[in-house]
Amino acid sequence: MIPDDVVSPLPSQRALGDLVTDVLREMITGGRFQPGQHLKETELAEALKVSRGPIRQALARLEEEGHVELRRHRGAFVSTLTRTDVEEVHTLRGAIERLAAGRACTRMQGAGFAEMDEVLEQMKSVDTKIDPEDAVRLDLQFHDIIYAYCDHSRVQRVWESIRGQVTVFLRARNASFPDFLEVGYSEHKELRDALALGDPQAAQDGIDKHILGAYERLKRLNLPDR
Amino acid sequence: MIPDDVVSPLPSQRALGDLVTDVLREMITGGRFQPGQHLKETELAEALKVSRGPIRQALARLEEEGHVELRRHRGAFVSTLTRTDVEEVHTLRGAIERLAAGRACTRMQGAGFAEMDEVLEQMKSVDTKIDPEDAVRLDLQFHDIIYAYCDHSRVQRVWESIRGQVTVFLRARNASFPDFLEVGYSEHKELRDALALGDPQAAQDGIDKHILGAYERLKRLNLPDR
DNA sequence: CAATGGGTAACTGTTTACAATCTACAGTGA
DNA sequence: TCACTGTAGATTGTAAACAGTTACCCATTG
Repeated sequence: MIPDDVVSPLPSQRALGDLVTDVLREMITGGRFQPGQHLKETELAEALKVSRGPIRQALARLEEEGHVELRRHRGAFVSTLTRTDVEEVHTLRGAIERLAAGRACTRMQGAGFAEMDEVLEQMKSVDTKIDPEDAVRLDLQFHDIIYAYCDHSRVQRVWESIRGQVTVFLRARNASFPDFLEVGYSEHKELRDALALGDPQAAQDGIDKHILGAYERLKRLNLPDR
Repeated sequence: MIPDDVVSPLPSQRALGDLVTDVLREMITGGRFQPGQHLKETELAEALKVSRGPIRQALARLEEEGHVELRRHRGAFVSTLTRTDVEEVHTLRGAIERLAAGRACTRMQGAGFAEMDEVLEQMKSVDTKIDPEDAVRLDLQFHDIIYAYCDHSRVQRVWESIRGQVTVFLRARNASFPDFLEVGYSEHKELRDALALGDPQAAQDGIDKHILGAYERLKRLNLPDR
């Protein structure tokens, strides 16, 4: 058995289309493209040094995730975030995370809570550093744990399909309400304790409260109606 | 302005890939392919007289809907329905339909309930004819109305992604429990009345009860664990 | 000046063909 | 029997070309 350290990682065992999807998603959520911008397959293919096939695959996925809008014979356009999107993402997320938490709270055992506590520790220390991007990363990491332990492939998939947009919201929130960095820890700690009761009902109530709070804050953002 | 009634619909402005998706989905859920069967892109392309492009697009979608399993460099395999699948689909459906019903009950107004009553009328008369396929169609139609009126594109999309598998379950249920055809009407009538109260909480409770009942029945089916 | 209609350019949708890559499986040898 | 090797078959990735459509410009018309 050869240790992992000495083997140089192979070019990529993932499908090219998946890689392209990740790259484009990051470029969109990272603000490298303007909302409404026309993404042309040929240009993207040239820029990323791949053919149009993987590009089309990626754009189809990004459309499912709501990052681009596909218009027949017109192409892909970067989505504009509307008030409706914020509402839909939050209500849907509330519905599935409620389910996820109810299942996860009885499956996380020690290991899951250990992972959570590690994230919480970092959240506490972030208060002093105040790097918004770290706050976003930790927030997502915390919730990823819930989805990982809920043991439900379909719920996980739905989460992945809205995760990118949630990321955008979190960034927008941090940009508009920098004071949130301070309450991030306490809110998540509260949710962790609710899960730790091991009672699905308590876990679900905890999620309802948590997601609702996030939504209420975000609603104060100034977004176009459509 | 020319009214919609007089214009004949154009040949088909849908993408070929979408058509292929529908055809393949129907073939799989209709039992034309054996579970576990290896679907080869080239064969499908030849059979449907299209190129591999649309086939790949269709297989990617069907994988998201859980009808086929895609193994890298191996191809597509028709999914085998397991006990886990039944559980996942029902719990996820419960979560989103709960949300959908809470929203729909205040948005359906007269028109929505009129549509529902029409479906209910047909359900009542099905009792005498006993065509299982009609029962499946009406059951789906009833719930489609809830999703249509919930005014939530993302929830609708999730529903579409599991709708095919729900169809499979309904068919299996009717095959194993033909007596269900008789209680179908009353259960849906009960749900309709809960929605008619216009109270989101009551609507959600109605859904919980309805979906749970469906799940309990289906669990009695003899399915492989995985 | 607004509305109509032709024409064009650009892009996507689809097909075809080929190269690269990977998996499974049978065969080989110890 | 076990591990390794090689090959066949299949899929993925790439490339090029054509067809269909859309948007836009612009001259024409009333």
